[in-house]
Amino acid sequence: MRVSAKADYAVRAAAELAAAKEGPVKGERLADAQDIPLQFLEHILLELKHAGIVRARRGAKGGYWLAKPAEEISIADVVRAVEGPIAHVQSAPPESIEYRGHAEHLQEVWIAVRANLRAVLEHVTLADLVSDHLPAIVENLVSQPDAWAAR
Amino acid sequence: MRVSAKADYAVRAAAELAAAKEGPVKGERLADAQDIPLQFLEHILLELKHAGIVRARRGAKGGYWLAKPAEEISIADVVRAVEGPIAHVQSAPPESIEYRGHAEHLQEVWIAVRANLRAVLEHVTLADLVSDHLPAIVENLVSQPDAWAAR
DNA sequence: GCGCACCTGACTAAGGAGGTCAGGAAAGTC
DNA sequence: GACTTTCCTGACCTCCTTAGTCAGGTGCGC
Repeated sequence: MRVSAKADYAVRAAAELAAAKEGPVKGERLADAQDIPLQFLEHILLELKHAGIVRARRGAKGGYWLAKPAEEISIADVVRAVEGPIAHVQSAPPESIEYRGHAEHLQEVWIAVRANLRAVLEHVTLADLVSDHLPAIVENLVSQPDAWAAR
Repeated sequence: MRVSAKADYAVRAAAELAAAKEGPVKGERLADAQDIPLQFLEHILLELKHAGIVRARRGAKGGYWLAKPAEEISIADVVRAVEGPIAHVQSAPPESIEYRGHAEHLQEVWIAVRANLRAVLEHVTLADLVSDHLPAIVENLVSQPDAWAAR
């Protein structure tokens, strides 16, 4: 139930790309802006490229840019590109698991967990992230002081 | 963003304990009922005991039982006992992370993710799990066909 | 054709996941 | 008091993932 450094880096780099309106941005600038080891970031950007989220050009004046408008890329897209499916249980999707005995209803719980994860990750786009206005669902959740409490 | 085998096992074993109304249940019975390797399960039960979720007695007629009423133990309690804090980013709690540049609002997104995870995991108790009636929040999420779609 | 910047595979060190093995220590039974 | 039962605990093991680094290859623009 944790977010890896890779996923965090990927989203942060994507956010920088979403904010950069002028032409390709080189890896080094992304790495500097977000304090990410350059060589590691390049591997991540390659995965984002293979997933169709980012495009790139080499050489002088080269760099990376988003393959689609930032409004059409959700954080879930970025996370899935580098981490694979969200909310798997024992490396299997929750809808494919069969529980026995008194754990029978556990499947529904994991399905609900995934649905609630998606409710946030699929509705926040890169455009939202770099604007000053996150979607209402996030604002609501964040405005409850309880959400900020460690536990 | 995945649930480990250990956490899944822990919840399943706890569900069996919640359902068993008569005295201590031995590890072997839990392992059989839920198809969990016995020796691995014993380590997990030990962790649950250290976390104060389960109690145990050795010897003939020994076994495990819940330390508190099943209504007072949430799935989050069980998961945290074996996996540690829920929804950490890069091994740190989201409220302690500082983001720079255009990723500034990412913190709020992770906070919202955690809040939504908690909304499910902290509200489903072991008593709910073994009954035929999960809390309304779960029922609502599960009733949307979209929640069952792979992605 | 030269440099720039991305592209790619190989490698590594540390740690976690998912167990197994062997024995010790308490609780009950005869 | 011996014996059985069951939990308790540490050590160990294999495989995989995480979070990187290194070294070179490849295409692009000038």
